[in-house]
Amino acid sequence: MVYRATAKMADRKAARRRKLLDSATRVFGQHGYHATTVPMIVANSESSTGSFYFYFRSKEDVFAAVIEDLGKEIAEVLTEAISRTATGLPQMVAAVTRLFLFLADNPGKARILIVESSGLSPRLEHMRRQIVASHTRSVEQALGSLAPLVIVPERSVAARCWLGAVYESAYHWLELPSEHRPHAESIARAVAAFVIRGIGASPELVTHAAPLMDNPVRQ
Amino acid sequence: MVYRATAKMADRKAARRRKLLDSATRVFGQHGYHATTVPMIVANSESSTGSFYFYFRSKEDVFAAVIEDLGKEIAEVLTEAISRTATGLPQMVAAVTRLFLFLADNPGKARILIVESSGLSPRLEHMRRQIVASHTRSVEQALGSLAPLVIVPERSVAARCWLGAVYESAYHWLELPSEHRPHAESIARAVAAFVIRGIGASPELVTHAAPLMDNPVRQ
Amino acid sequence: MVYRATAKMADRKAARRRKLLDSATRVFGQHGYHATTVPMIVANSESSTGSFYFYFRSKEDVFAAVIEDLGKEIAEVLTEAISRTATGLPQMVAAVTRLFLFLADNPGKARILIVESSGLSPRLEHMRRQIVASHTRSVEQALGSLAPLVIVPERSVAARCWLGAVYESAYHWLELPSEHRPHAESIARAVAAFVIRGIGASPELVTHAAPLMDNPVRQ
Amino acid sequence: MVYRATAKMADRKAARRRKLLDSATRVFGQHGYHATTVPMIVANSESSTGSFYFYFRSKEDVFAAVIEDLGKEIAEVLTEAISRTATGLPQMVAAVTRLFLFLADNPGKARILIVESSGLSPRLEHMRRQIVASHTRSVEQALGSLAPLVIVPERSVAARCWLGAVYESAYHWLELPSEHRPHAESIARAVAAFVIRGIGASPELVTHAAPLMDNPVRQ
DNA sequence: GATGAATGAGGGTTCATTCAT
DNA sequence: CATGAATGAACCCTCATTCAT
Repeated sequence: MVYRATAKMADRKAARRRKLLDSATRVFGQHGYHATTVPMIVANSESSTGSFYFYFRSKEDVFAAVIEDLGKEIAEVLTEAISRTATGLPQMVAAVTRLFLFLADNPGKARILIVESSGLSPRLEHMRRQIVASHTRSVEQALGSLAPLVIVPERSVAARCWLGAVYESAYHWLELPSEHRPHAESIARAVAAFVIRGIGASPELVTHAAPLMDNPVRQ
Repeated sequence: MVYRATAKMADRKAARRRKLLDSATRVFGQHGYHATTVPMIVANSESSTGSFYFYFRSKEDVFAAVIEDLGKEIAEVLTEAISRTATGLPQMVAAVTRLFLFLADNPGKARILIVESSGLSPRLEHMRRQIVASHTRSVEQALGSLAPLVIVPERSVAARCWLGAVYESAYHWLELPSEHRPHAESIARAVAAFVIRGIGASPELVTHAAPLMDNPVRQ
Repeated sequence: MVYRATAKMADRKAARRRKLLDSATRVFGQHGYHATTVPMIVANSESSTGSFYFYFRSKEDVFAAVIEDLGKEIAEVLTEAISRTATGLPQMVAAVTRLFLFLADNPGKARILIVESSGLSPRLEHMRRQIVASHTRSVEQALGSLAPLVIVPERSVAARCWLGAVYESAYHWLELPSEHRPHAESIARAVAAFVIRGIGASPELVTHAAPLMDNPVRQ
Repeated sequence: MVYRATAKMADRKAARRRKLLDSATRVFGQHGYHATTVPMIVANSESSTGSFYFYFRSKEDVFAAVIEDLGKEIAEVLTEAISRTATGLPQMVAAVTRLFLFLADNPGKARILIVESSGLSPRLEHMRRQIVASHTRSVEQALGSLAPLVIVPERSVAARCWLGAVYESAYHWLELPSEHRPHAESIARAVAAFVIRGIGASPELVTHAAPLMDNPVRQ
């Protein structure tokens, strides 16, 4: 029988890759980069070691793919949140809120983004930087577009502080034992207020225009 | 004749432990927890594997000691910076600035505190949390003492954002290739301005009373 | 095409496990538990450290497997020897003789059974006890079945003495430099005579019915 | 001050050696040769590693000393037991009983003699052989002196069986959880009966002349 | 393409022994 | 002589990666 690459096969390949990638995301998120082994990833994906190395060059390689994936997902989530909201400050608030809630709803992914992808190889370090950098750029642009309503001095530092505040708050929230956690929304609102003030605007101006609770899209 | 432990010997013990601990701090800071091996630590300390395990129960154990040490050091540094400054907002600024500069001056320690001590064993996780928590508490108290001049809503969240902003800014600054780095002081000032605004105060009020450059104590 | 595990592969797995197990038996028998290293076992089996740990959880684990194997082997040997012999005293004699000869012919296995598997972990200790206990039980039953021809008082103690006599005699015989060793058969016969008398019977009654030399099955 | 070796110092030296030796006996008996470390021995003897290596060349060396000591102790115990008893069979019984009871009363020493000193270095193996051999010789001589009352064929084999029966019985008795142990005396009597029959004599002849319970010297 | 057995370099840790004080 | 800190060889085990089937 002559071997012929069919579209069906390509689908199956994609599906298998996907399954491995999802499993990797799950396991990395739960155990961290170093504590997860290739067999662990494989065991959660109805596949085999051999297949794993067919679809990914190495363990580091999957992790890179996981991060890239995560970067895209977050970008989509943020885009979607922003697109529903009026331009300007309300968008900033929507973005903060949505990012916080996304992290709160996806502890594994939060962990991957915030702690696990640091301190690894230069390549992975770079990938993480890319994601964070793209977030930063978005925030910077948004800050720019606020003019002349609000003039943010030191935009890039402000953007960095913006992200740091959200990440640290989210990470801390996730560290709390679940029975002691306040509502994610209330924290998200407080963080948003902090960063809004941080860029020199007033949270009071925002809430009227776009109540924070307008974006409670929980997965 | 009965043997008697001399003070001199105790000193030597302490000195050797110190040497190992410093070496560990150095190597952990440079390579991260997982990439550093016990032989690497030993090689940097004119000692031997056996001695290492005489002074520390395990690799994890040294790391814990390193973190604890670091926690104390930062606490001292902050205390010292605060003690030179007038109460209230100026102290907040001094603390932000000093912490940022400390991290900027000690890349290895920054890395240990910010990224390397996350995602390890529960025990180490706990230790890191302790340090960060103690910083948070200090900030919270400081925020409390600002009343009635400034009333900070959601103090604990604000404190968390405060730290996140500083950590992320410092970590990013360190990630930059050194030839592209702005002056650490200028970033520190900008971060301070952000968090001061974040808690609802005005940076302009501060700088007159206590110019940021009053604390340029670089190691 | 879906992969299917073939019978051939299963065979290969079994064969490799066997090879490792045999090598382990050999090396443990020669050097004892503590003096044998995993690399030693591996070197004698055309395999690798990795494979070793694929088939066995730990060094202790192989040793357990070795003991278990040995237990089965001895049980088979004894069963076989007994099955060729008339019921009653002759079977007792056959058992003693066969066990002694087995130990004399397999110094390594004798050493493992008699001295090496004592004083190790509780788990291994237990395994050894199981084997010895099963031998003891067999002897006890045999002693019971002698009634009313011979009534053995204190059967369990007698069984224990029975085994002790055989083990010690065999171990001592093996300790002798090979040029000074009497024929194994003659010692076996003398030991049999001792234990037959020990249980209150007369060796003379036996030899006529079933001459000891009927079971000279040497490996 | 001129250094002068006084008798008092020699005493102290001897005492310290004794203390180390006793501690070693205790620890070896409890944990076995391989599981005991020099620090463990030292910790139980109010001494130090340095002193240990002053009095003994090596770990193996103490073990040898321990065995030697034990050999002497057992010899004394047996001599004492025999000396209280009438010549002939009663002495045999007394010896069996006393040895069994000694082992039952000193689990650590039993373990050292029976299991721990096998499978070690040739040197230690030899020392153990010496002890067992001396016991064997005693038994052999005793067996010889029974003539013409009892003629024991294969005296050396009989002696070996004699010891094997006692050792195995004692070891098994010690392995039993203490709440399931029969009285040591009753087992000792049964073992004695077995070996007396084993050498071709009748236990009934003995008990009248020298009841077993005449030697209940428990430590 | 899929499978999972096979590989071996490398890591953490122990402990008998030495030696400066 | 006593002390206990210092040494380093050696061992068990893990796991990323390869490759024969």
